[in-house]
Formats: sequence, structure tokens, C-alpha cells
Amino acid sequence: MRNAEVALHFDELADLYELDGAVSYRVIAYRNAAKSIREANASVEEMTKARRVTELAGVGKTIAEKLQVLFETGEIPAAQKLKSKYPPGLVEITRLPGFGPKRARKLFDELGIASLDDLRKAAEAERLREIPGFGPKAEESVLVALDAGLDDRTKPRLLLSRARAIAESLAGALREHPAAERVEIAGSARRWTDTCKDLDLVAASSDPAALAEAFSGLPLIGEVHSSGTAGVRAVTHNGMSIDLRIVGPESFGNLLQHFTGSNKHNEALRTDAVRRGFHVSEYGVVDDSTGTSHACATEEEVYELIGLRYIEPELRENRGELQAARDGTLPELVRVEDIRGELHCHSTTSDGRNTIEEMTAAARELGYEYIAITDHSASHGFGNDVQPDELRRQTERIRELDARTDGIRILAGSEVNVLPDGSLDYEDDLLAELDWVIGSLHSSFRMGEQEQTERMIKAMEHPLVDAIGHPTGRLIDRRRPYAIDVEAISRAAARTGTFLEINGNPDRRDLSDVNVRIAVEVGATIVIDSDGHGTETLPNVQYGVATARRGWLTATQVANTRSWEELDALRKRGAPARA
DNA sequence: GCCGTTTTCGGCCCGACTGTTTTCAGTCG
Repeated sequence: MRNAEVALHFDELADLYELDGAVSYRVIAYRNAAKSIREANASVEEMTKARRVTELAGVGKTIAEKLQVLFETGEIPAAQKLKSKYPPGLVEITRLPGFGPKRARKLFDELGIASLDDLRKAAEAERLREIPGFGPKAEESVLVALDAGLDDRTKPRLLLSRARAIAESLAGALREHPAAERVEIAGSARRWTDTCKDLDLVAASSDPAALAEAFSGLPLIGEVHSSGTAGVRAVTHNGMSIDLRIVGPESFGNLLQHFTGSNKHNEALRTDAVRRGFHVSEYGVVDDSTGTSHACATEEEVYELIGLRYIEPELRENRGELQAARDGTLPELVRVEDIRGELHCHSTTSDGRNTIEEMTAAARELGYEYIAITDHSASHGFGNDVQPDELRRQTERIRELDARTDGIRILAGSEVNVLPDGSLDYEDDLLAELDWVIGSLHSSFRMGEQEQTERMIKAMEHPLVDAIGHPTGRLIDRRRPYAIDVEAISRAAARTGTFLEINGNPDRRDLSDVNVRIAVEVGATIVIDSDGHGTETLPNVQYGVATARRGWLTATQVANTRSWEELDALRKRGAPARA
């Protein structure tokens, strides 16, 4: 059973215990365990069998036993028992805004409401007001939420690229206002997560009311829900929730730290701070020994006050960063400026929108030292295939162009399809003429895990495959990764000297942050590419770098932070003979 | 239910808002 599926069992168990009125810390314990399991960098099933699963943070004796039973029987008995007690519709009710487990439980106990449908009928019949603690407003909000399909799961999350574009535009407009002293994007957009549920902006101002009013009037803002001197809650015309918070400049650091999150990071940070005698909130850091509250103008001061090194936003997921900040072992994260060459992009020869000349000029503009043109290969569909003769002609053209182009090296490459049996769809003698070969899967996504893993490993064993493109094939929120053993392919990558890609296309970001951490832990080396299909998408490498940073990567672990000569020497075909 | 350079028992983050209340529980971020 995969870690993600195991985690779902424990999230469900937490929901059920919550409905059952269990002590909240128990519920939190199951949720923490679920998170830990989801992000574990080894198979939790294997760890359980090896009796090592309690090494995971948040997994103790009881949860280890439940894991054991889950793997033996496919079920957790406690969950089975609770499921017979509470109908599945109750959990759905807890997802409605304003409804949590306590209120859902009350509805069930008092009126026998067991589903969203029951709830709608009771609200329409004005029966909710019979229950203490519920009134006409509750009935109204139920109907509004149900009509709008407003529960959390149906509300779409926005892809980071789109979310950041909106956030940057709003932040930019705010910065122009005379009352704005500092404006920053906070929340998940600042942590560069794959998607964002909503946007958080924070501002420092000596005239909050004026700034709040100006924000409410921005053209992007569709509807203002509440507005005051503390901030504004609003929704854009396309339905994105925006939270702007405003404080005085003296505590801007506290606010930014608080609203950057993640919740898990802040919880852990505060727990840690309490042990050291500090209470941290968005307004300041209270020192218990003196009773004084320190306002911090910068985030650095917040972390320093409680004895921690500064933690980059991308690391704030409670994945070990607090311990590392205490020990002084935080990694020095790779930066966009460290990337020296593009190794995966397309031209009009396959499905790109720009010529090789245009792509090259754009890459030089970005400060790159080299660019590999990697159009699709012979078996690629949609009329975008490149037959062997055409690739030969293109390679000759690239050699010519490279000879008369200054300031950047142009490499002849290909993104070659890995066929279902693990072979490639060009002959070896053709591949040998190229400078750079990426192997990618573009077909037969539904193979079983073992077969798919073997297919990819076979491709990596090919002496001319330099890197694997978008290794898990996921499309964020649209297509699940194909069944593949990430740890096994990472080991194979390390063994064969094949690089694994972080594809920077904001729809892909593949490998993911969690997977890339697994990959480098077993010794694989990464390349970060844009997979640009036009000059304007070459900067997408920033999303790849963000994923790398979220996976704790340093520049050394990324091959294309090196010069082409150094990279060439590092790869399996080796440099000595070719230098 | 988990966890331990103050603890193997007794803790476990913080503040605001909302709707329902005469002082607050539940929810949210």
C-alpha cells in the first residue's frame, strides 16, 4: 500500500474520532501521523514490517499497531467501528464553512441529520433553529454554501503560477499607495507550494484605514467581505479569496512570519518557543521571564529571538527545518541565479512556438551559458514527431548556428520517448550524434508499478540517456503520477549516473518537493529545466527551483548549476574522452 | 495519542470573529 493511501486511512480516522468527541490532542495526533506518513521518504509498509515505523515523527506504539493491522487486513478496526456509528455524510457536513465536528454531531444527535441532503431539507424547513446554538443565520448560511458548492473540496485550488500572478499584481498596486511602507506576499504563495487555496498579503502602514480602503477599490477585487484597520477580506472576480493584513512597521516581521505559515510550521515553532520561555504571535514575541513583548520589524529578528537561524519560507512545512535551524544545519538552498543552462526546451521543429534562434536569444537574455534544444522524437503524436532525417538536419543546423553565435553554447538534443519495453525510439547511432538526451515517458501510463519502474530503469541503463524528464508524469490536480517506485528509480539514477529532472512547468513540477528529497537522499543528481515551449516559458525554471528549494536542495546537488564542461564531466558518458 | 537538555506524567500554539449569547463555544486561519 502506498504512503499516500495509508495517510488517507489515518486522516479518515482523525475525522471519525473528532465526530466521536475524542480529546482534541488525540485527533491532532492522528493528523500529524497522517502527514508524517504522507511525506515519509521510504515505504511505510516496509518500515512497519521492519518494526522501524516509530522512527517517523508522530508515530508511536498505538499507531504502529494500527499500521500493522491495516497492512494485514486492509482496514483499521477502530475506523470500522466508528464508521458503523456515524454515516459518511456527517464528515461532509464538517467541511461546510462554519460547520465543524461539534456542530455536525449536534445536527446528527438532535435532528438525525446524516447527509448534506438532510441538512438542506432541515434548513429549508427552518428546523435548525430548534437546536440551541443554531439560529436563522445558520439556516441561511447552509443554503448559501450548498447552492454555491462552497465546501472545501469542491472549491478549486489555483495553480501557483496563476496565484502568484494575481498576488504580484495586487502587491504591486498596493506598493504604489503612499500609505504603504512595506507590502509582501505571504501564505502558501510565498512558500511556493504547488497550488494555493487563497492568497495572503501583508502590509506595514502608518495609515491602515487608507490602505485598506485603497485595496478594496482595486479593479481586481470583486467583492469585499469585511474591511477595517486590521485588514481586508475580499474575493477577486474569478473567485480567489484574498486576505490582506495591515500592521505598523514595528511589527511587520511578526505579521509576515505568522501569515507565511505553514500552520504546521507555526504550531511547531510556538511549541518550541514556549519551552524556551517565549510566546509567539503575529503581534510580537513575549518573553516570559520579563513579561515584555518584543515587536520585530523583520522576520530574521523573530527567529533570532527564539534561538533559531532564519528559515527560508520554502522550508516552513515542519519537515525537520526547526531542528536544523537549532542545530545550524539548514541547507544553503539553490537559487534561480545559480542555474547556468537550460537543458529541456522545444522549438517549432516539434511542438514549440519559437525557432531555435529565438529560443537561444531568449536563453542568452536570461544569462544562460548553454541551451539544449530537445524536441520530441519519432513516435511522438499530435503531428509533433521528429523523424530521424529531420533530427539529423536539425543537428547540422544547430552546429552551424552555434559556430556563429556568441555568448551562449547551443547543444543539439532530443526528448526521446521511452517505449513500453524501456527501449528508445531513435537508433543509437543517431543518439550518439547528439550532445544531450532526455528520456521521457509519453505513453502507456497505466502500467503496473513494477513494470513501469523496470521500464524506466532500463532507459536509465542506456549509455546515451543523460536525464529522465518529468519522472512521475503527474499533472498537478489533473493527473496522478503513474505508478512508479521513486526510491528505486532514484537508486538506479545514482547507480547509472543518469540525472533526474525537476520539470519547471508549473503544471508539472515533477519531481515533486517530497520526491526530490527522496531522490537526493539516495544519491541521485538533479537537473532543473523549464520544458519551455516558447521564449516566454523559459523563466518557468523558477518553479523548478522553488520545488528544489522545498526539497532542501543545494546548488551542488543540481547538475546545471555547473558550466557545460563541468556538467559533461559529471555525466555517465564522461568527459575525459570528449573534452 | 505522542513525547521528553526542566517531564515516563502532564503537558500539548495563538488570536479574531461569528452567531448566538447575557459571558461564550465553536470555527477559522
